[in-house]
Amino acid sequence: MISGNSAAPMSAKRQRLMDTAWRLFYRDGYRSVGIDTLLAEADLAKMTLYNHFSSKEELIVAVIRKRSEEILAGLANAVENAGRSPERRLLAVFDWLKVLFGTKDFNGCAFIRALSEFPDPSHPIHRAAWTHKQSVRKMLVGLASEAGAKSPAAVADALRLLIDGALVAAHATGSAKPAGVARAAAASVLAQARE
Amino acid sequence: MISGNSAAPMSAKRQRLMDTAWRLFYRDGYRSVGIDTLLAEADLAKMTLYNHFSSKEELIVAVIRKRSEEILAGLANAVENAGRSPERRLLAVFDWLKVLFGTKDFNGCAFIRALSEFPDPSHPIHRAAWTHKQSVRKMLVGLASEAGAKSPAAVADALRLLIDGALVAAHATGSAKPAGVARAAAASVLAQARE
DNA sequence: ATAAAAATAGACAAACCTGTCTATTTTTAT
DNA sequence: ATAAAAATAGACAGGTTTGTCTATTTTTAT
Repeated sequence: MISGNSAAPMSAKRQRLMDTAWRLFYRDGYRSVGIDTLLAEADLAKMTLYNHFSSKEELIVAVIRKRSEEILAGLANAVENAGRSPERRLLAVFDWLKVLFGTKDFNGCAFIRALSEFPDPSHPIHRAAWTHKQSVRKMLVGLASEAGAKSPAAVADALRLLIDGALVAAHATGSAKPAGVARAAAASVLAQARE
Repeated sequence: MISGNSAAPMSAKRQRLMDTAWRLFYRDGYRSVGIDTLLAEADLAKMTLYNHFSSKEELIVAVIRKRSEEILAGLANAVENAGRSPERRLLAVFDWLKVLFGTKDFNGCAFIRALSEFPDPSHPIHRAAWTHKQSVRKMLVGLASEAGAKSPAAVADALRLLIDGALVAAHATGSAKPAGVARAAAASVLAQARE
């Protein structure tokens, strides 16, 4: 029984396969990690992979979609816990970023890295990664709207640039500082967008 | 005669090798392009590559450094032609970005893509790409300083986030719009940094 | 307990990868 | 014109890659 949809419960083996795939792909890169390495690490047989996914590419897409759900849930949770002030709720995104950057296994943005490793925009993996960025944008539009921005879409676009830029900078520097930089710039952008 | 330094004149073969390498790496990815493909496309023999570079990795580093010089020169030129107003000179960076995004071969930021494909910060290719980003930052600090920012370094950091974010967004959307978004946000950031 | 489904090890194919080596030819400099 | 340097084709080694196939065993559901 190959359950494709993310809502369905996952078998233990499938779970372990995806967890290991995520860990290795995120650490070393999607192309860099071969399925033999992956399966040895997960202690699974090759056919277990190919019974659940028709190709490595499909596995990568599944891993990206799963990670996207986790990120969006974490983000929504951070906003929720930020209180009622719309500005604070919006800026909570950047506080959440700072925590992410401080994680010991932080290794850049899995989605930007997927866009980079599969630069062709029509590639399924590229598209899956971009879909995530679009979901984040949707959330940002909502937050900007609540915060009273004149053009929530424009603010959301600007915030996304700051977020992606911070992700790149934090990856290359290994520092959490870019989160603070982005937060301050976001506050500037928001201030200007309200007057 | 293996001339390593970038100032030395390049032989025609070496030139063609690096040009082809740049074109294919940028189009399809560093890992994705094999040296056999590359040499066939450049119509060069294998030993020509290995007489000039000790490995594919070294070739990639050379290509990245060369591209960095081109980008920095283009950027400096754009700033130069922007007139004498410090604010205009700073924002010229974003106008230059818009032109870059409109290029028909634009395929994202070669440096961000290198950081992504070689995520280990100690990897020579990762470092070469990051060095470029640091050079851009240096230029931004100068521009922010001229523009009267209270903390030029902080402004430069913020601008770099906008630039890198715009590069990612332009790659994934195939649109030049992110340049305008970044430009507007940069103006906001600069305005706040002067009062 | 029994039948169906899932997972196993391991061989295998066919292609690809980087880098080395050799023997020959072409180019460059004097 | 001659000697030195550079580039050539092509074979080669030793890995790696994704994906298929088979025959056996384990797990799950009824």
